[in-house]
Amino acid sequence: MAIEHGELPGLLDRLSEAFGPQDWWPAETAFEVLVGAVLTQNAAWRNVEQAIARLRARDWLSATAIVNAPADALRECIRPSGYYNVKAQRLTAACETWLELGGEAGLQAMETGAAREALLAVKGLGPESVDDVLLYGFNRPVFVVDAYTRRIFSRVGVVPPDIGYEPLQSAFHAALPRDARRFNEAHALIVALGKDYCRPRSPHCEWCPLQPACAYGGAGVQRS
DNA sequence: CACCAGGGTCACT
DNA sequence: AGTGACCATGGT
Repeated sequence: MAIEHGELPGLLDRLSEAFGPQDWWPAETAFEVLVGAVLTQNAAWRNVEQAIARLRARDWLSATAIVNAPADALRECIRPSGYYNVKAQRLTAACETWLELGGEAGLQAMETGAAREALLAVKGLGPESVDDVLLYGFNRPVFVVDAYTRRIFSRVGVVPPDIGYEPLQSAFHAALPRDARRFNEAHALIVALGKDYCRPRSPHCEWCPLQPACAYGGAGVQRS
């Protein structure tokens, strides 16, 4: 489907005016972005914060600490973030690859495309998790697509609701300057809108900054 | 109570 | 290539 590229910058500008600077990702290091990206898979960030705090309390916020941690203790530690059995395995696998690639310095030295492929090869790291690491951990100009992005922009009407990850990402890459700083802010703003306004059951379309451009609330559909 | 949350894998057609 | 089951906790 043809995507209305021209609308995207203006829509993002409106979110910026409405919500102000977001200053993402809530993490101190690139490695913490990796941990958060795995733990936040289909989980509320609130729960992820608990899990990360528990890892920090044990001094396990490093790749070597996690690969050396007893499996059962690691599972218990990240329990609040949900899916703790699979996420413990995914974290361990990610840390093994992280170390094989030379840690943060090793990844920093890699080309973005090569780093993306290497991280995608890890079982449990899909495109969104990997792009979180690349954009927020390593400041690479890669647009992060998530469920909020798809829901918001399909409601606006610029993309189909079942568009895949890469096609949706390509739409943003084509519509915006390839600037990591801007991509960072844009995705954070999308999350801010998705969390508080553009919800499945309670779309507060009346107060959405994308009105009246959004076809969803703008058409009078699903008013609450 | 059912539904949702900053996904991803696997086993089937 | 597409579809559905599965993973599991905490908040509303």
